[in-house]
Amino acid sequence: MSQMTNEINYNVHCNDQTGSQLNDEGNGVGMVLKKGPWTAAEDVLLVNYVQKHGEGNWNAVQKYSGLSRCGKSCRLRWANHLRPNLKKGAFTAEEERMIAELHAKMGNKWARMAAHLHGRTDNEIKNYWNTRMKRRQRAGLPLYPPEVLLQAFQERKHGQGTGEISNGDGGHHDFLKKNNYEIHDAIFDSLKENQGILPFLPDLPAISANSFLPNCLGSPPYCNFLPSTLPNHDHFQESTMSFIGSSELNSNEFYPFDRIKDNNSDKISESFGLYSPLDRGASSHGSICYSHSLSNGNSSTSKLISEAAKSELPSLQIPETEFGCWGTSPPPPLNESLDVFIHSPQPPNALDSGSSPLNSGLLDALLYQANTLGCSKNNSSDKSLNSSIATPGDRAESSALNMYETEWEDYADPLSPFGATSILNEHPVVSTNGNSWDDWELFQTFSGNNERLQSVDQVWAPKSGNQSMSLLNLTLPDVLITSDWHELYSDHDSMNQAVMTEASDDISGQ
DNA sequence: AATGTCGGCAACCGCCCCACG
DNA sequence: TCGTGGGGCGGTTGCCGACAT
Repeated sequence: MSQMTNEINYNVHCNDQTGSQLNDEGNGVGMVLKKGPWTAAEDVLLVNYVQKHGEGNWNAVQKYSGLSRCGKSCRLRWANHLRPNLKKGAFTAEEERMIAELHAKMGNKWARMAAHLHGRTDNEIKNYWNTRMKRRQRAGLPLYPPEVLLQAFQERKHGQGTGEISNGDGGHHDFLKKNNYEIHDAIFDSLKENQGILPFLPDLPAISANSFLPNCLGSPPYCNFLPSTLPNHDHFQESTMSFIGSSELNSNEFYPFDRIKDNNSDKISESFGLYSPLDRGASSHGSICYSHSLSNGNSSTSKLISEAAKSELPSLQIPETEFGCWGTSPPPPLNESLDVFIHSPQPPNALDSGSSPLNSGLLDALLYQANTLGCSKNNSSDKSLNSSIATPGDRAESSALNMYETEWEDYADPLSPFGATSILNEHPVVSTNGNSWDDWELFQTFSGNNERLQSVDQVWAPKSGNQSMSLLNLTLPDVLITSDWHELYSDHDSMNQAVMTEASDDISGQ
């Protein structure tokens, strides 16, 4: 920045309490304190002061160093720019990953996050996160890197592999413990508290997503759609949402938030801090994280959800739900995005079942949706769904991490060939299906096996035009709906259906 | 070349907590 | 117990450069 050359002097009083205190203590009442960018000379004065007197007692800086800065300003300048061992420059991939994990864990606790990132300041992390968040919001991408999600899977699987069944108390907290991170308990506590309020909050989960994802995503059909390398977990999320939603859209029996706006709706929305008109648009854009962020325009996870009028709900902090057929009620449309999942109260019959995937978050939504499809195909699909863990999924998980690290950001990068922004900008769409170009791009890019998909497509061709169109609306990127892409890739829906069906088959087969 | 827009970042602001007298 | 000082923290603002038009 050009602070060294910029000699702006605001010449205003430091109007916080420290400044006023300083005025009394230091150079006298009415001392005019400088604001604005620091000059090199000021830096030298501050450094000299700290070298002589050490850190702390910042209000004395003015007194002993001659700086016309309030103590707080001096402290910030020292902490953020002058103190030794500060690491400057761009964040490394590892740092970015840590930030994401830490943010998933603790929300906007920048200082605490900085404690985990040696040489980085809270301000730096905060700025990074905010800009990154905005960038990803624009791109319609989730805030959290896929490896964080993947880590969740692995943690959950590990727990399950040892006979542990995720439950409401522990299941959601486990996945970051590998790094000594822990999902903010308050998030889940709040959700629990809201169980009596929110009709769609289930008894906390009895089955881990882990039991499903490795199977489904590792299965051959998913190796196509979500290849074993899973090069982009953003896509993983969004694509998941896409093909999940595809299975049910044709039913026209989903339950958008504003359609089931019962007495609890307001409370629900308030609870999640999502009561914003923006959410509709955000939801329509197809990313839960994106939507969450948009809900307040400036995300904050530092608050409890229950009080989070300003809060962002990290995607990872969405509770897992019970995994099962969940009655016979038509599921809500996943294409409404996870925001709707969070927003939407249950349809009445779903409420009767006592649990719902609506609040389950992405993974559980996937679980639910796939299983629902499985139920539709096979009414006896109440088999145990967590009885085994498929090794293909393991492969997918292990191999994915390496690739995500770089490709995730590349994909998120609007300038990237995989970036969504440029495409979306080029093809402004009015979509209500919550899908993005990313889904299709991912599919096209990483499936790498169109032949196989084609064969699957042949097997699971849409049964009706309506279904086909519905599926298309859900599964194709928005751009396809409003452009010639539609024709070009109009069979994508059937592929998705095939994938989804295979997923349910896998589940049922377990 | 001029202008507008956007992103990144430093700095500020206001609130809060804690220690101490 | 209360007031005050010191400091920390999260949110916000505003500047500047890069880029697009």
